[in-house]
Amino acid sequence: MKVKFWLLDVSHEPAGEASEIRLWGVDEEGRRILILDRGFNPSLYIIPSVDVEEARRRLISNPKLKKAASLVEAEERKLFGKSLTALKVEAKGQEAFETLAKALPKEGWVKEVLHGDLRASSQYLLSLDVKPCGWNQVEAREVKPPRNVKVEACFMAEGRPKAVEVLEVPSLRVLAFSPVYYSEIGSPNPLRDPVLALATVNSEGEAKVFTASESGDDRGLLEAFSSLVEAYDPDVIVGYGSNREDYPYLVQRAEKLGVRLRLDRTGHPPHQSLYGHFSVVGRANVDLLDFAEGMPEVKLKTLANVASFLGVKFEEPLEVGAGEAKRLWETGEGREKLKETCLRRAETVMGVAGVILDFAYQLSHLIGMPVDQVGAAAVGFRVDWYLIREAWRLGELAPKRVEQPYYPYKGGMVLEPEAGIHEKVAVFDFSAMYPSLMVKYNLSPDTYLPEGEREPEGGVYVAPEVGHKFRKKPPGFYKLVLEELMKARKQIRQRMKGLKPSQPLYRVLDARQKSVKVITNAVYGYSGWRGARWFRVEVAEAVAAWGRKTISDALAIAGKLNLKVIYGDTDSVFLGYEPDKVARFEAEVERQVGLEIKPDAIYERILFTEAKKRYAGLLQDGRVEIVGLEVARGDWCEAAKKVQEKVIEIVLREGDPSKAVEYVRQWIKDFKAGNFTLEDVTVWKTITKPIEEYEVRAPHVEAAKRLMAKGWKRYGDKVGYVIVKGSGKLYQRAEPYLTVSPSDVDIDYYVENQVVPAALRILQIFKINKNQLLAGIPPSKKEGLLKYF
DNA sequence: GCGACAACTCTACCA
DNA sequence: ACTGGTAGAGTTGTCGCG
Repeated sequence: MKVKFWLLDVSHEPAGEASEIRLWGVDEEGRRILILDRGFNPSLYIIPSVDVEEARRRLISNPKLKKAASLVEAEERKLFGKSLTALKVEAKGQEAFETLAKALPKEGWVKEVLHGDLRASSQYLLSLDVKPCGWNQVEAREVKPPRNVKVEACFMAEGRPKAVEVLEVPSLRVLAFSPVYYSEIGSPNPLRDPVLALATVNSEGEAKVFTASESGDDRGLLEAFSSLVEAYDPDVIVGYGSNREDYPYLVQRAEKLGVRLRLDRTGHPPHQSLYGHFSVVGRANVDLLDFAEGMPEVKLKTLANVASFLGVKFEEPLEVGAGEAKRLWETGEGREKLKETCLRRAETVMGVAGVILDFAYQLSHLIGMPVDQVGAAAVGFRVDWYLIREAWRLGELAPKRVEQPYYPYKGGMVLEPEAGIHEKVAVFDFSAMYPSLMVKYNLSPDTYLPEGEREPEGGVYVAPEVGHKFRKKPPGFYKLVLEELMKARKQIRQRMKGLKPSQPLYRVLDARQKSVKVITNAVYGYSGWRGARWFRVEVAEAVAAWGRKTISDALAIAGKLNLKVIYGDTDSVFLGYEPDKVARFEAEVERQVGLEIKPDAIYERILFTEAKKRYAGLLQDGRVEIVGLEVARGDWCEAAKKVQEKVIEIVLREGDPSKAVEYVRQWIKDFKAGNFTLEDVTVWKTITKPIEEYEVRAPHVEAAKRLMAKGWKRYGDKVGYVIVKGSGKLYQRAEPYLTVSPSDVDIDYYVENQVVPAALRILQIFKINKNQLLAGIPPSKKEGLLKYF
């Protein structure tokens, strides 16, 4: 019989030669099903240094290799666009595959081994062009499910599955969860501290909160959570920070307590897998924090901030602070509060999931990577995997990842801005400049013509400045891929035009076009990334060079039309707005440069400092846009940002700097009078590496060290610190946020080094200096000194 | 030994 | 753990002074 299913997850049972691919999905009737496919074996491709037939004989004559191989045959393939005959070796199961992948590169007759780093389940999806989060069809017969496997129906594949183009996403069961841990000091430790509460919310809106016993025994909680997961049987489990925080904790905790955490569809706990994510067999584990990383607008990635940004409604608080959990747990009233917060968190996680999951499914489908991996995979690996799949369709083998030397190259062009205030400025953008250049000049690793090589018949494109050459024909890999992506995005957006945003299909399409855009925009960066399989720095270098040429040409055209140039960065130009010249400018650029340029925004008024990449402007619709300045940054305290924002607003809307000066003075007075919260003076900075690797004693590093002394760990997190009164270097006075009380705050530091500089950044344009901002404000007494005398 | 200044480290932004 | 270009704060090193 034919079974049609939406693929949720794929796993691999490496049972020797009887290895089995397991496809977990939802069928058309909405049943949760499992399809078993036996007899698929992972393969390797050998590029021999001898004749293929000779290579084949050599392999077969080696008993160890012969034993591991189930099939050896010559296959016509391409590598970097070059046709070649490879020797395909199918392994007898996973172990044999690993043996071959290890032994073959050492053979003298082997030049290169490819696909040795692609796991069996990946190869399966790849070779069949079957994609997760999409519909597929397979000829299969119903069988009894394997032991311990919980599904509504199980099938044995009798053919191989094939993708079916259907867009709809079936109705899935989603379960959001959020735990709260006990902790006395610092971070909770799973070997010591119990899980105090764990809340869940499902797609139907049913909520539950489990708690540890009176004495703090959380065995029952873990057991109850497992039972709930089994009973509800979700397809998707969502959490916030679950990959880096909750799963490691829950798994360790359960192990320590001897409780079996039965979260997956085989009754087992989650296990760590690719890209550091946790795999829950048969379900998709989606950590929304992974997706929040792709929202640069949200600086501090708390659940509350992300939910607010996405327009998800919730009530505060959503956090139980590390030390607070203990305190709350001790009283009946506190315990209720703790449970409420925990539940609110789970509800908010569900709310956020409602916004993000569509995108996650579509990204997974586009890239062909299971949805639980795609979130955790960095951009480079997403592109990598997308390209591997595209390559396969074109008969191309996936090159190996090879260690590459560092080779810096010149990037985009940034103009010196005309400092000051300008009225009526139009910003023009080249649409998708880098991808378009890659298509236009056929820039790709496989079209690159190394220096000294003879030029082909069809001719070459020569990159300006850098001189790299690329064959005009045939179309290169990147060109094919990018054309496909850009065409797809256009089609999707075309289809959306006939739909209302409220329609489910609109949401699916919108999510899809967004994921297409993400990949399209990442290909240039990928091409110059040393970890890329299709790495070729000359490609990236040529793209950037052509980009500089393109924008220079556009600027020259603007000059000819007597348009005033205010600023420009990489693919955008800021020009004095002259409505009657816009059409001519656009047309002339398109004619001479061959790329499309479009007006992106018109500013009524815009201000630039001397600095590049920093400006603020008032748009025609009345919105104020702030770019690059402190307001846009996450590493300045709120106080400085608020003041700067207000200064910008006054200057742009009212055009009155003296009013802004007055505002700042008043603000400082209030501030000195103690009118602020700790949040206003906290500076957040990321710990980007293990603490011992730091070469300097920076404030945020020292604050992090103080936290670590209390059991806080993990880099990659943001540390909030406050500068407190006292003497010595700044780093000696940087105290972790939450360990500080407002009376400790070194107000002078914040005035001198945060608020005034941020305000002055704007007001210096009007020749306003520090003294004018501080005039009439007496310097506060040096308390530190007074104490000693 | 001191202070001015340059060099370096670090982070986060723009495109 | 996609690229280069850029600003800015803060720490550390260096150099000339006398």
